[in-house]
Amino acid sequence: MAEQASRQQRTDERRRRILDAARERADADGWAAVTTRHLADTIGYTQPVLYSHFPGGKAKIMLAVALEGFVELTRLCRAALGRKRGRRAIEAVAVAYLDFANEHPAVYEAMFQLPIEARFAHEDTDADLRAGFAVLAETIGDDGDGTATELFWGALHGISLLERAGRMRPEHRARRVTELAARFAAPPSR
Amino acid sequence: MAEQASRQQRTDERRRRILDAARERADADGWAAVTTRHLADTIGYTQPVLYSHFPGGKAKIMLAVALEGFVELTRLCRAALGRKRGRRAIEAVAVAYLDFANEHPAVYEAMFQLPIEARFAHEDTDADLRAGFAVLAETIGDDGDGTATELFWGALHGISLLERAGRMRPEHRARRVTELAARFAAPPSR
DNA sequence: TAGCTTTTCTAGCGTCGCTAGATCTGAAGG
DNA sequence: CCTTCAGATCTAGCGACGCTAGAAAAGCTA
Repeated sequence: MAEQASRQQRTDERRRRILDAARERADADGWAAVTTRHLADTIGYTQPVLYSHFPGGKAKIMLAVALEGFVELTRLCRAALGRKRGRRAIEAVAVAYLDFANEHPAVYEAMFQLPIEARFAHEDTDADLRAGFAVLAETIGDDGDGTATELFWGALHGISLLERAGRMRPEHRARRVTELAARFAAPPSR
Repeated sequence: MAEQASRQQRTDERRRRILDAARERADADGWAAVTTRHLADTIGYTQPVLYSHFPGGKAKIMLAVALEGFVELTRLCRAALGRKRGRRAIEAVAVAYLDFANEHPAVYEAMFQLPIEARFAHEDTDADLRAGFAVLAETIGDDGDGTATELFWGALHGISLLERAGRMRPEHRARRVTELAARFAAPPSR
C-alpha cells in the first residue's frame, strides 16, 4: 500500500521533471533543441522511460506543456484584469498577455502552433481555452457574438509573434498597448 | 558563349524547379515534409545538387520561398487596395491578406516564423517588408508614427494564424473583417 | 585527341524520434 | 530464506533526417 503510493508518487514526480526540463530547454533554445535523448539524460534515465510516461512521444510532451500554458496564461490575464474596466483593463491584460508570450516563447508556441489534432483532442483543452476567451471578452466588455473578442485576441497574438520575430520596434511596445486600448475600449462607430 | 548562357539558363531553371517543388510540397504537407531527399528526387537529381544552388541548405531554400512570398503578398495587397479608401479599402486588403495566408500556409509560415537571422540578413528583405508595411499604412490612412499600422498588421497576422489553427470559427471570417474595418477606419477617440 | 574544369554521384557521418527484446529489480508466496 | 514472477529499466538498433568529402562523369579548350 505505502509502497504503491510511493511508487505512484515517484512516477508523478518524474513526469513533472520531464515537463519542467522540456519547458525550460524549449524556452531557452527552442523546441528543436528538446530531444528525447537530452530529456532522458536530464532526468537521469534512458530514452524509453519517456515513452512510458508519454506514449505519444515528444508530441505529447509538447501538448502537456501547452495545456499547462493555457491554464497559466488564463490565470495571469484574470489576475491582471482584477476589477478594472475600460482602457485600464485592456492595457493591463495586454501587458500580461504579451509578457507571458515573451517570457515563455516555447510554451506559447506549443499552445498555438502545434498541429490541431494533437492540440485540441483532449476534452479539458476546450474548457481551458473557453476560460481564456472569456477573460478577453470581459476585458473589452464584449457582449456581442464574440467577434470583437476574436479580433482583440488576434491582435494580441499577432503582436506577440511579430515582436518576437523582430518585426516590430520593441521600444514602441507601450504605444501599441495604448493604441490597442484606445481602439477596443468602446464599440466602433457603425 | 552561347554555351555559357545556356548553362546559366539551365541553372536558373533548376533553381526555379527546386523552389516550386519546395513551395508546393510545403503548402500541401508542411515544411517537415520537405526533405532534401524528396526535393532531389522531384527535380531528378541527387541531394548534393541542392547544395550547389543553396549552400545554406534547407534553411536557405525556405528563405528564398519566403522572399518571393513577401513580394507576392505586397503585390496582392496593393492590387486589392487600388484607389479604395476607408472601410472598403480595409476590407479589401484584409481579405486579400487572409486569403494569401490561407492558400499558402507554408509560404506564410516561412515569411514570419523562420529564425530572424536567417530571414532578415538579406538586404532586399527589408525593402520588400517596408513596401508591404507601406501598403498597410496607406490602407488605414496611418499618418502617424506607424503604431496604428503595427496594430493593424498584428491583427491580420494573428487572425490568419488562429484561423488556420482552428481557433476561430471559419464562418465568422466576414464578421471579423467588418469589425476590423470598423475599428481601423477612423482614428480612435483619444 | 589530351588535359583540365565543372558538374554530378556514391557513400557515409552524426543526429533525430521511436521501439523490440533482453535484463534487472523488488514484492509476494512457499 | 529462497524462489517466482511481473513490472520497471536498459541495450541495441531501425529508418529517416540534414549535410558533406571524395570519386566518377561530363563538357570545354587547346
